[in-house]
Amino acid sequence: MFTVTQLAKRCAISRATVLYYEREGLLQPALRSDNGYRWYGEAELARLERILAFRAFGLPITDIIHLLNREGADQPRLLKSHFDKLEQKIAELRKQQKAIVRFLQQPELLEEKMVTKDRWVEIMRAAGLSEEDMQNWHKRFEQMEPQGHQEFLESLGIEPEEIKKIRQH
Amino acid sequence: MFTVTQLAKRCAISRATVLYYEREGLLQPALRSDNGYRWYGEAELARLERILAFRAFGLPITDIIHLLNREGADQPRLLKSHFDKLEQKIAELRKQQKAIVRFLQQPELLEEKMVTKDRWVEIMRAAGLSEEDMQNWHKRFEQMEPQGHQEFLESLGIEPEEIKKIRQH
DNA sequence: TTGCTCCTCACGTCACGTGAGGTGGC
DNA sequence: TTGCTCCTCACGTCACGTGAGGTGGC
Repeated sequence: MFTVTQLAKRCAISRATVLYYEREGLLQPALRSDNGYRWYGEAELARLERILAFRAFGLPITDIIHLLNREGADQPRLLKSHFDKLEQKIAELRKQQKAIVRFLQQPELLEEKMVTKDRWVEIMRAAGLSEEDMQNWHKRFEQMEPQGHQEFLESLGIEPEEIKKIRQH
Repeated sequence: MFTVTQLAKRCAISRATVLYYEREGLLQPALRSDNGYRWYGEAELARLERILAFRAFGLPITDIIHLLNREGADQPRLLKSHFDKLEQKIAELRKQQKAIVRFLQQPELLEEKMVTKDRWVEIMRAAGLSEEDMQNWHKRFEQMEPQGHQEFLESLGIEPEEIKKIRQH
């Protein structure tokens, strides 16, 4: 049996977090001794570990309560929906980053770790592709994966207008 | 001159937000009439627009106060540092997404909107590249932009071990 | 009087962190 | 008595949203 602090240390979280989960109805101690001390056993430890695993997905507490109570078949659905929410948040943060870059007029920030358009062209040339080969390649890419083509061009940091031109080609 | 609600509507934000900025010391009304009504002029409108521009970067209020008071030369520094914080948050969210994918054992989630390895190979083939051309292309990519090559292969959803093989080739 | 806008508190959010003030066992 | 752990409130965080209860001008 462990006390709150012992349990918290085992899971590398704070005592406050364990108490918070208790208030939220996620995790109750196995028993309370006469002096009011909380005592946890292996079952509670296992439950806390499950909770923390879900938290590592970024799931809100209310969702976790849901998942722990009725292990519904809707678990995958809930997780997928959460996955999409994460995608949205990421898109929002990327938007903020782009706004900063535009403001500072420093596209280097974004390109820093990226392969840029010029670099890509150099690589393709070094691999033996001619100007015509590359045009043909874009054509195929556009035909077979239009959305993927768009994202690929964006990833090279190419301006929207130029992307349009390349795709219409 | 506008009232709070009018000013808020002009900037497509809520009255509550304007009042919050006032409490935080970001934006004071030009004057208050006898009945206590707030009145804002063009100067306040312009200031609010600047505030909202900074907010679009995801900057916390305290940073914005800083930026509006002393237009320090450290403005770019602050923005770059914020840019990095955004990068960190994004990395965290990506980690959460990956954890969900592992849990569900459904790599399709990540690949869903992505061009996958197989698809990429098809495109390259359709563009007329032979097996040998592609190997040569990887070689050049690896030589010229090793980091970019790694990220590109990751973006195709290829497993770490296979990435190693391709890069060592 | 009815409607509309304005005002000022004050509480809620989300997942905890951080004391303050007090108790119990060695 | 001193140290250490435990306990229970209760307030703070961040950027607002949402009433509640009241006033002023048409």
